[in-house]
Amino acid sequence: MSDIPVPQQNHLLAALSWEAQSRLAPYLELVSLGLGDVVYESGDAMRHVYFPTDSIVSLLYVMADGGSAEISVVGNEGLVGVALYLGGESTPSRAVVQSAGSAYRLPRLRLKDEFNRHGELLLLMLRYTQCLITQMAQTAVCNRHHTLDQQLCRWLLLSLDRLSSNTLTMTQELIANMLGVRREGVTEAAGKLQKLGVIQYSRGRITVIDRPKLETLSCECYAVVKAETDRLLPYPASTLAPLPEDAKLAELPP
Amino acid sequence: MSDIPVPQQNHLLAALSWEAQSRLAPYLELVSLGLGDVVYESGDAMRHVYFPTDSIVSLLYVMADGGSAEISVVGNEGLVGVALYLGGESTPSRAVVQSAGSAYRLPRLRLKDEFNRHGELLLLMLRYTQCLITQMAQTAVCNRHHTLDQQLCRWLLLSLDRLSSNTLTMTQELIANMLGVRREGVTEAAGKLQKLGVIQYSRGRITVIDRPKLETLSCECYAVVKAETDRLLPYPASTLAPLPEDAKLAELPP
DNA sequence: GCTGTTGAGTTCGGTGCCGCACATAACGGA
DNA sequence: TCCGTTATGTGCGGCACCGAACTCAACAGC
Repeated sequence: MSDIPVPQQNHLLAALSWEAQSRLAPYLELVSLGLGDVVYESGDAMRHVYFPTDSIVSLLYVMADGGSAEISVVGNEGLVGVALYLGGESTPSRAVVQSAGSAYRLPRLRLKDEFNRHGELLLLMLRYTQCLITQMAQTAVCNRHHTLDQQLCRWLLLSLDRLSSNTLTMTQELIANMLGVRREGVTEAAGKLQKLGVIQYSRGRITVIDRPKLETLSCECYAVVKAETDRLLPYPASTLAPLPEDAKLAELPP
Repeated sequence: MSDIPVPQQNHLLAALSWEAQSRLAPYLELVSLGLGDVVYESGDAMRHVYFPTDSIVSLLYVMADGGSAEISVVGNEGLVGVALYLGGESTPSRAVVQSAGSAYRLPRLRLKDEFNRHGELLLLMLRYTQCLITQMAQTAVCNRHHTLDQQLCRWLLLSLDRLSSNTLTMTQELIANMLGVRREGVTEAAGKLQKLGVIQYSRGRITVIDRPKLETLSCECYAVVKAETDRLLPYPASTLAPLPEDAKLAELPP
């Protein structure tokens, strides 16, 4: 946390070859992201992709009536701004800093340059895109089927995985906005977790005490997302390891 | 419907240049998809990407307890099997045929060939991926905030957009599985729509009578997905038109 | 025409979350 | 030290949806 940030704290950047890293290095700009900062607004043309190091960014959809729901969460395992290389340039969602920290950002045109080389970064970004898709799918499932208590556990675990500490600075009000529920609902769910000795919080400071228990209390959604992320983007990664299936399937007739 | 299928019924294939189309044509295999067929199972290595012509395929997540929820729906505007080019080879979800019909499929290795050319098909597929992401995000939002009545409207509209007729063959039981709700809930919501003269159904046959009204009854989620699809994948498309932002942003300093 | 099956409609108690209106508690600046 | 602000706790009526157990109606096969 107190270390000077380096690009390699981001798992995607870290997985690049030395050549690719040094090619990008001159264009990576370190930026500081404060809690609540809007990295990009719904519908805005993006100018950079962001590679968080120790920050967490939430992708949030805000409805016409002001209600909101978190679509997915991005930390040092990923990047913010997939629309830039997917071709849309913007998205209907907003990216909000959920936990203050740093990120490296790369200008849109530099990204396209690297993208056009059709190299490692492209493959990494695409794999990450699939992780993101999995997370979003699971969010949809979770919103449909699981209780607020379970969802809070999932959410805490996802956040925890993206931090180097076990304390998150986050009011219940903000969590409620992310989960798209009432603040009082979070109060109640968090109260239960506190009583169980799983977490401990006070005025916007939540400390996770018993992580294993948190995992048992969570729904399967967390595990699904975690498993898929580990499968697609193992870290530390020896550059970009091929998936087991790659070898197997390459032997099939064309 | 009674016409002989051609690849161009799929919007992605139709948007390709003549060169790309003829390069792919020899490898496109026409397959027939029956209601309920599983195109691929959760975790299975995929062997083909599918380009539906007049069929509809639902991406469904099935939970450990057997409960399910639809993540997104794919018709002739898209393709089934994004994991093949995103690099994951498989996904934690299942693809089920929601409306019988045809699709063209392309073997995995041929897709990679075309992908490696870094040509139109890649760009198209990526844009489609963003549409898919938008749809999944909106599903998550909808599951959180909107009533079953609204969700049914959204679902009917999404299905309708992918059909050439205004009648869908679909029992309430199946719709319930897709939406991840009880069958009785669908009965009630559908009953209301019937009373309002918006739809008319009997034993697995739903006819939409008043589409405009259906749109007003739906939540904003449908419109968001529709707008994003139209923006990213206009159809009929003159190959792949650049987005308005492309021109604007290209003038920015690197 | 009879019968089994499948799709749709109905009822009823239960519950998880909402909306609202508060009460309390910690902290931070003047 | 006081006071406004921000964060959290509580209580209550309401509603959407659930789970389960049915009935009713249409159709398909024999």
